[in-house]
Amino acid sequence: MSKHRMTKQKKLILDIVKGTKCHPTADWVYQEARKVMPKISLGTVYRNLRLLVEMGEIMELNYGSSYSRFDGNPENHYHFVCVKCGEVSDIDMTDMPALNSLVRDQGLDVLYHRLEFYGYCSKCKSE
Amino acid sequence: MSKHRMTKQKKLILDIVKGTKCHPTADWVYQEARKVMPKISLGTVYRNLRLLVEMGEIMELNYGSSYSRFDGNPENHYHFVCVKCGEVSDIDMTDMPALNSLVRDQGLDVLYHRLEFYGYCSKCKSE
DNA sequence: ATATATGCAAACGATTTGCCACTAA
DNA sequence: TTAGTGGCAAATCGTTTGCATATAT
Repeated sequence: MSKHRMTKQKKLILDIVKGTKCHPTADWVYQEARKVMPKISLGTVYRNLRLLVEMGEIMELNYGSSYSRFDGNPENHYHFVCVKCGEVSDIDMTDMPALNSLVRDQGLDVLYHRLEFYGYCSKCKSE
Repeated sequence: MSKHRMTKQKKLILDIVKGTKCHPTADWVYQEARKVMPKISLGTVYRNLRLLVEMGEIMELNYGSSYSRFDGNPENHYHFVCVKCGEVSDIDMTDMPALNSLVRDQGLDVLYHRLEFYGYCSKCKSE
């Protein structure tokens, strides 16, 4: 078990991800971080995002696009993804563990599930 | 609207994806295709997989890993993903359109949803 | 003191694309 | 005939990594 150091960089990255509801990409986090710490490197951002995911502090989302998004809320919850602009937002729906039970009944060893809804966000809908 | 030609290559790729339950990666399709048509190129495989997705003949899946998988069944259905070996399999559960209604009630324009269960497949569980 | 993290740049792997020859319609 | 497609290789893009230096503990 390796020890984690809470460096300035890691703290900043954690604060940025926890401090937004926009489910940011690694590059968005990088741009935000540079506003505070101009010499921070993209590699450091990626390294720390990965560490923070492993530490269970944040969550990584892979919804269709070729890049990952990150979520400051590590608890399992559901998302809405806009098929036009790619924006990801939280959905006000409580976790449904009963879904896991349905699959366990089929003999599969289920740990968790992911549920995402796709459609047009309010902004893209009105365009 | 461009016209699609049903070339030997496209037909072969379609048959390969429709003919397996393994939710293959592009490279797996490429290796299979080469057994029949040794000079087929990887670019052609990628191009046709994309065309077939756009035509609604097959479906693209992005579950966590850094590469896509493809599914010969384009109808919305649910999957199980092994967190250890990455294998993807179908789940015997009918589509639940009622879930979309729950989200529509929140004012979002939902087209469809995706539901994936994660856990250990029977092979990895017994290791 | 020293193991872990940083910045930088090069490397990586999956996927896409430009080009010219080929072929399905 | 001709617009769409194939093969090939180079390019792209998000992400990872090697290395020498810096820093948290």
